[in-house]
Formats: sequence, structure tokens, C-alpha cells
Amino acid sequence: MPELPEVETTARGLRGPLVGRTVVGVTGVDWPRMLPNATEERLANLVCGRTVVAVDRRGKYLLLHLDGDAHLAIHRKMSGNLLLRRGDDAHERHTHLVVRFDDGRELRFVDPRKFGRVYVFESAAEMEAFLDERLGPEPLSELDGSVLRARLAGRRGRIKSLLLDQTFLAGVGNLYADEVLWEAGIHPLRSADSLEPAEIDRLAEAIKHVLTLAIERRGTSFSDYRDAEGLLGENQDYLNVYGRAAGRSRPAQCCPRCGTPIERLTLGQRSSHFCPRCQRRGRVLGATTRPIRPR
DNA sequence: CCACGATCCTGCTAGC
DNA sequence: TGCTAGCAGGATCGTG
Repeated sequence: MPELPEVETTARGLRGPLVGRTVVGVTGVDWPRMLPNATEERLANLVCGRTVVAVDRRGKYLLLHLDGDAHLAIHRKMSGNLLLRRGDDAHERHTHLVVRFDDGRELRFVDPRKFGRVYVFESAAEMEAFLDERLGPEPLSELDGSVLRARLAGRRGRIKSLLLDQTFLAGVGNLYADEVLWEAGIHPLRSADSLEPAEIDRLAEAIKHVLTLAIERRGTSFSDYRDAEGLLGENQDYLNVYGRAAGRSRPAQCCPRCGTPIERLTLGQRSSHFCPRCQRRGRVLGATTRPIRPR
């Protein structure tokens, strides 16, 4: 569920409260698979007594850096939420990890579908190697038109599949890929080698623009996503294509730019939403990137 | 390199 | 009301 804007929002929400706090306990691990490279005991031994020195994000991973070169990388996958609560607050269902801090607060990993994972590292270098193996460049700090053109050179796959490939570009998932392609006027099935340089430039700008706006709106709460305080984001009120195709008992909503009904297709077992007029296959759209407007 | 399917899980909803 | 099929924002692995 959470993509780059949601993880970034969570990181910002946790940074102030957690930096400088010391871990006093780790409990509640009821699902061993969520710790692929550790046990609750090893995790507790590594982090108890250590102080949080930074909260960061890389791709869709939330990073907790502790003193003594201990590090956690948390991936929420589809349904995970990281909630900061007081120790005496009511316990959420589907909580699979609780990290207690010296001010009485707790970081709770709540994840109904149990896809989420917490990775434990005993050095920054070890964590960097793990992340570098899995993640391409950061869209907001390492991407522009020329970087994207270079990365697309020689690639023949569908552009949306590439946007979803975390080793190609970090942080973009199904929802934002659809929104980005709509913004840039590019059909999700277009092959990478069919894109004109001007289209790639527009795509790079759309990626940064869509993600930046979504962060300002504190993420998209399409269904499960909550921030560190358990609050909803606002970006779901500004989606242009995602979730707007005809449903089983709902008519399609219209493209905010041209009024054409939004359509849906299946690509790699994921649904893709697009405007058949603004995002034509095999045709170059005139460059008119307009600001996203609320519905 | 690329496409596709299966897999890991639970909750929700549409439709019968 | 109850049941069931299908679907969900992710990532990995195996096959062709």
C-alpha cells in the first residue's frame, strides 16, 4: 500500500518524536516471517539501550538509525502501518511488533496482511549494500530528464512496468505510476523505446511533480494508509485516474482534463487506470502539463 | 531482457 | 443473513 509519499510522510511524523529517544523494549513479535534476518531476541539485543539518531526513507523503506551502528529497514508492503502511540493506548488488532521508548511511547507495526518486513543491520555499510541491491535512483533527489533518458536507453519493456521496477526507479508503485503517466500523457503500455526525448523529459517532471504534491498532502489514504499519528492523508481527494474507471456497480468517472471516461486494463496482474484520449498508444501527445485539480 | 503466473496474507464487498 | 469469488497501493522467484 504505501508508496514513496506515504513512507516519506511517516518518516517526517516519526523523526521529531523519535530522534533522541532510547529503546527500552521490543515485544509482540507473533509472526516470525516479518523478521527475515533476525529473531525477536536478536532484534531486542541489538536495539535495547540504543538511541535513535535519525529517521530516514529510501524508496519505500523507512529507516531507523540507532547509535552504535544499529539500523532497521522497515517495508510496509501492502497493508502495514507504523503508529506512534502511548504505552497505555488501546492495542490495535494485527500488531506484529512493538518498540518501546524511554518516554513511554511505542512504535507499533500494524499489518493485517502480514506482508510487511523488518530488516535488522549491524552496520550502515551492510544496510547500504542491501538497499543498493534493490533500489534504483531516488525520484526527488536523483532524477531529471537526462537521467531518465539514460536509464531508458536500450530498454524495450512497457513504460509502466519499468516505473514499478524498484531497481529501475525507487519509490513509485501502482497508484502513483498511473497518476504520473496520466500527468505526462503517456499510455501505460507504451514501450520504453517508443518514447520521444520530449516525452521522457515530461515523464521525469511528472514523477517529481506528482510525488511532491502527494507528500504535501501527506499521502493517499485510498484504504488502509494512516500516518504515524493514525491520521488520514488528503491526496485521495486529488486523484485523476487511479480508482476512477468503471467499477462493478459504478460508472467510470471522467478525465479531469478532457472529460473522457477513465478506462482500466490489466498489466502484470495489476490494474492500470488511464484516459484513452490523453494517453494514446503509439502517439505523441502535445506537451500540455497542467496542474492537478481537485475533483 | 522481457512477460507472465504463482506466492506470501487478511479483509472487504459485490452478487447471488 | 450467509456464503463465495474476486480484488487490494508490493516484491520475489521460477519458467519460457
